[in-house]
Amino acid sequence: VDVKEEIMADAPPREARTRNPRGYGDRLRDDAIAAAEDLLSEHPVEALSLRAVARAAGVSAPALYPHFAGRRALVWAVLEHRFDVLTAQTAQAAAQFTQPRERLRAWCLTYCHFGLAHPGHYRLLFESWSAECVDVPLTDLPGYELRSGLLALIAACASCADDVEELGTLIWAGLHGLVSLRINKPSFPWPPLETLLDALLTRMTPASPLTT
Amino acid sequence: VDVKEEIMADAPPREARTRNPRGYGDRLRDDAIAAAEDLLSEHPVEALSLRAVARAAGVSAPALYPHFAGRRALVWAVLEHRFDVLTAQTAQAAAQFTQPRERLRAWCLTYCHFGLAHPGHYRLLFESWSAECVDVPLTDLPGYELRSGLLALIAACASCADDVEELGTLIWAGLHGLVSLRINKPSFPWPPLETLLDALLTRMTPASPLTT
DNA sequence: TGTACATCAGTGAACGCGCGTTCACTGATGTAC
DNA sequence: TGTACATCAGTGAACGCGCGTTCACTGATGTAC
Repeated sequence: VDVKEEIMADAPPREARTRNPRGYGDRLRDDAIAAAEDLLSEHPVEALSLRAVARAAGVSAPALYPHFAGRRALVWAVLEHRFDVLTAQTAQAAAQFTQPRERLRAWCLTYCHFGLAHPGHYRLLFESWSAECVDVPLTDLPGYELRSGLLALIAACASCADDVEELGTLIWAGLHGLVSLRINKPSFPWPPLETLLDALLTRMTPASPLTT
Repeated sequence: VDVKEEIMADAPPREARTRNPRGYGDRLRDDAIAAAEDLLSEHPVEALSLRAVARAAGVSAPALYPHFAGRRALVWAVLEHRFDVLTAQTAQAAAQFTQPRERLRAWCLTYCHFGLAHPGHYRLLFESWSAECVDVPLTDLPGYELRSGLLALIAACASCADDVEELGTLIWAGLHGLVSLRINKPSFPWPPLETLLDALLTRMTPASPLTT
């Protein structure tokens, strides 16, 4: 609820950074994104200041401007990077199985684990105002590829009678609800995640029971 | 993603406020909460400053201190009030029916409508860091009464084989997912809410089909 | 091989801003005598 | 009935802070001649 709980300015002065060699200035861009992701583990995105990222990267604030047009652009770059990572992780998890139902389960489990392991990142990806996306075409939305991956796996599990868009929305909503509520209401007595996930998938696609 | 999009300081000077008569100073407390709820419709809670609330209430910032210990206390008061409103609205909606399944459906529909009608409030209630609740006993958590109301309705619909806690979590997660994703990813092509809600309830409690 | 110069990867100071919070105060209103 | 006084519901100025962003700069490094 409160932003200023822990001041982000309290970071250590950071060990002396050696400036990048000539021609490798772009490395700072990746360093800044990594530093921002570190900070996001502890603080909500609204508290992610450009100055704090610069501090964490061991650099002065104006040094970021050649790499990011401003604070918005920095946050956007972080968001895109985390979506790429999550998309890759879930796809890789699914790829380790061949049976459709196992593939779907692996995807969902990895999605949930990502959220619970990195609540700050999850909140950035799925719980931040996205008013800035209004005029982006659907396929360019951050998260579009992730959603497509899930829908494809669901389609492979669904019976003919199912509306895949509807079923996909329900399952995604279920996953998101499980992760988001757990993150945001940690004090409630939540049953184990895997139990809930299996119950969710069983009830959502009863045609193919969840067995190996 | 970005906080400072619209500066909250842009509010009009507000019409001249007549000071409360002697003995009615407490009215300012309610006025401040109402003003804060207004502002939350447009801005995330992190951007809700005590000064902005004071401006919106037509009062100087220090005038709020006799009523709230500080910014945190003000936000907390708003949160409790909105939980009270949502709890009352959902309970009232359920009370208009007698059949358990209809009562559950009315409750869920009202929950979702609340979230979609007041995304800023919904985000405050269900998507804000709640680290400050860690040492509060379960039954004192804001939202505990709300959750109990839902669980009671679900228990009335569940078959003997169901684990009500588990089923309640799945349904709450489903509702929260539907609302939260829609709020946070408004550009995606979401099917109509009622369709999804009915599909969710049908799949979650298949024993009692959804009819009048 | 030596040197002038362009470029690169940054720095440090400064700007104006809104913030939370404190302090001493003010002016209207009710009450005691 | 008149007046001194306490109380109430606030105000206005001030503090120090971190913020996003700009500007002119610096010092190392590679390159042209």
